[in-house]
Amino acid sequence: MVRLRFAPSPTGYLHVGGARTALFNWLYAKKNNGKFLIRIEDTDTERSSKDFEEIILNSLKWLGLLWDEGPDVGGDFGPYRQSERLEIYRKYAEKLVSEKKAYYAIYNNNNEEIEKSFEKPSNFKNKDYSFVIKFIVPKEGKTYFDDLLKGKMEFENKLFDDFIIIKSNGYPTYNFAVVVDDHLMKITHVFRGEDHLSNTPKQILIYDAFKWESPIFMHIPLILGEDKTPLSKRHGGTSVTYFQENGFLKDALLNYLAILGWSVEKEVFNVFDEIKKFDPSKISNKSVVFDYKKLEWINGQHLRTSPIEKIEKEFLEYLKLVKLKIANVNRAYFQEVITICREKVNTLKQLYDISYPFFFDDFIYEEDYIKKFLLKPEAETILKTAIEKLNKINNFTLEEIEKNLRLIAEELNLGTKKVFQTIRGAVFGKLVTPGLFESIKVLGKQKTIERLNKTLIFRSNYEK
RNA sequence: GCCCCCAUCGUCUAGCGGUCUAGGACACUGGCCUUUCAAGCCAGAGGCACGGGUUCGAAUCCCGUUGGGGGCGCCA
Repeated sequence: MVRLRFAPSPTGYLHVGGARTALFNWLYAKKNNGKFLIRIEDTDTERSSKDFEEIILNSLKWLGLLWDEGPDVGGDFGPYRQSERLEIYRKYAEKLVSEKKAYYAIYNNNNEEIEKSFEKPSNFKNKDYSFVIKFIVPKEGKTYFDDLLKGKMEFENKLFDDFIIIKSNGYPTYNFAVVVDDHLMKITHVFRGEDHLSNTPKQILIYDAFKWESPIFMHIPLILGEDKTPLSKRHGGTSVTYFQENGFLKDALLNYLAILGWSVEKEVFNVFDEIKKFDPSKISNKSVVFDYKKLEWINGQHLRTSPIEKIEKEFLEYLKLVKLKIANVNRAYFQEVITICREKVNTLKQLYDISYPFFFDDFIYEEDYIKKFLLKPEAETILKTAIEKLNKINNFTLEEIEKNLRLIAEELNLGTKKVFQTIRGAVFGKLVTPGLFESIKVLGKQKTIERLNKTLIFRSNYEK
């Protein structure tokens, strides 16, 4: 059975690069009916925090990349937080010392290594000294491994110095902890960022020292910003939280992250449907530039083609997350609004903006509308005629609405653009809305007329 | 400085020695549609980093150069 893990260190939000790494691990585990687990690498006592751990886990949950084992759900190979596994690392490190594959290195206060020993330095308890455990790197030979993406890799051992595996505070270093954990947790495949590529030989050396079999490695190229430097806040939002708060759909983010470096026949898809087609070796072996525009396009595709119930649910979750409220409307109305509005926008944030006048009467009239349409002399007649005509419609259907509004233009001998824009702005306050007839139908006869009247009053007051 | 990875339109990619006058997607430009803005449809512009080889033939293989990225922590 295949077992993969995502091992974030809780020192910040979940970066899209991390999300992509998690996705590939998750995808491969699911494809092979294996297990996907989360391990928290919080051995950096200075920077790690429980808050970040929670945020990262929440981001992962939001994306739907759920795990079989982890710090919150437990599992047979726990604990899943490195800070809770200190005894384990110490034990294994001491085993290496007893086999003369590692040694204690004693430091003075100037941080100079003053002594090496295979005995635990019990007589150095005083404050002027500290000690660590260092792994002994063979001075000759080469270390090899086969990377799923990079192919055969080899590194000269002499390139590496003996390195610390247990810090003076008793915590393990990254390179040591991963090896011990991945082995103990029976990890079969390690998919991680390319920034770990040159760490791998050191880890292989540790696997060898323990005579453990190493997992299969794959190093995924990094995500860059448009200027080819590593994607950072300078380029825009980089955390999953950011995209969540800016109205992106989880499926769209996952979709984009998946095709970023992974080519498929049709670009727009739901990763949950394409698990079986995932092939890690097909991932591009080249660092990629994060394209916000394309993400937004993909988001728009998902927004428009997903079942309305799904969009409804995510829209509601989004509004709650960003603490926006909408008027208390019935569900059918809510769905109708989303249905006509989503045709026009790409994100939930934009969906909120465009649908606002469907939920609230307190919208303000756009400057452009007032200037270009409302204040024109014909406006009053147009609006009055509209009220009159709409009032007479008994069966408030799309056809009837369209017929009557077109009649206004005809009777007043005005262009449809002028007439429709004047009405559009009067009813919704803005010049860009979904189709006028649909919008009015959804809003309803009463409300529409109410607003037309209100606009008329606004207009006369505006003129003073 | 040393080690490692990478190199096709602006961006993401297809391409695995002849089918490439290099295909697609986003973005861009123009057109159609049209009540606004999108969407949709049609069209267009735009690329094999450079230099050597190998070969009858190279985007595809090899070498070098250049460029970009990563690593060389008691960070992960």
